[in-house]
Amino acid sequence: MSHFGRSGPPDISDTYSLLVLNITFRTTADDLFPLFDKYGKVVDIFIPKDRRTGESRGFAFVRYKYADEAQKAVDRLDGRMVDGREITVQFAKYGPNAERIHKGRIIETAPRSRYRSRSRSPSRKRYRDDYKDRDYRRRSRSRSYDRYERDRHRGRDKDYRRRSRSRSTSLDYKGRGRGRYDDERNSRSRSRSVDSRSPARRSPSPRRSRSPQRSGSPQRSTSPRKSPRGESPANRSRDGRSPTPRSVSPRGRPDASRSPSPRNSNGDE
DNA sequence: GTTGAGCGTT
Repeated sequence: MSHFGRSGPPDISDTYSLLVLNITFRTTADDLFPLFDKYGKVVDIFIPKDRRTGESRGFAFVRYKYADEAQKAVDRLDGRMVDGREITVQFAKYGPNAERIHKGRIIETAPRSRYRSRSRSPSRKRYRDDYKDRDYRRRSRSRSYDRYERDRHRGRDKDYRRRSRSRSTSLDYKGRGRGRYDDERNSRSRSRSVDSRSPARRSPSPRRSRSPQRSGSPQRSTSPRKSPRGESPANRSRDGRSPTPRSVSPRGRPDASRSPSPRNSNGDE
């Protein structure tokens, strides 16, 4: 999958994981490898992906063999422009080998003068065991649900993700997640209901149904060039092309929506 | 064709 050739975590012995944030959703492990491998021995790169869509989640885990090389990669690659976005490289906190980072004292290895305090934990060594009780278990679950919900209502409310953590467990992502698949899968069984409501929600005038033109073509009654500023090119093209809009069918099934076949529609019903 | 806080897999 997103590995170099293995199915699971290769060998987390004496390895140090880095968390790479803010990468593009199109960036793959192969794209990050040459970047990180230049600063040390990269053992593995893993990019978590969405369970449903399989798309990248926007961050990756780069596993180094040595701590000093990992730290060097953080210094060199943190803030680097990758695929048009500035990535954020930091040590993984909640990973399976988070303890190893402590043993290696990576944090203290390079107290370099990095004024990027945006992703630095000065004294994180004390919370070695806290990462489990704090967010680890909740996060691994809530965060996933958050994403699932956010993908549907994306862009509607930015603050929505903050408060959704509390109630996210109440929702079942399987029901919602597979819902879209069920629509496509059972579309033939539900073709009647789908076709009947599809044109209504796709068309800007649901009640008018497929009668956008009031009475006659306005283009014919009024001069099209009368508009001083080019009223709207889209308007002319819409009315000018065909007074009767093309089939309002959402997909390639125009027959089902406007002219229901006796055998098809009745058969499903 | 989409978005942008965050922490991981057979």
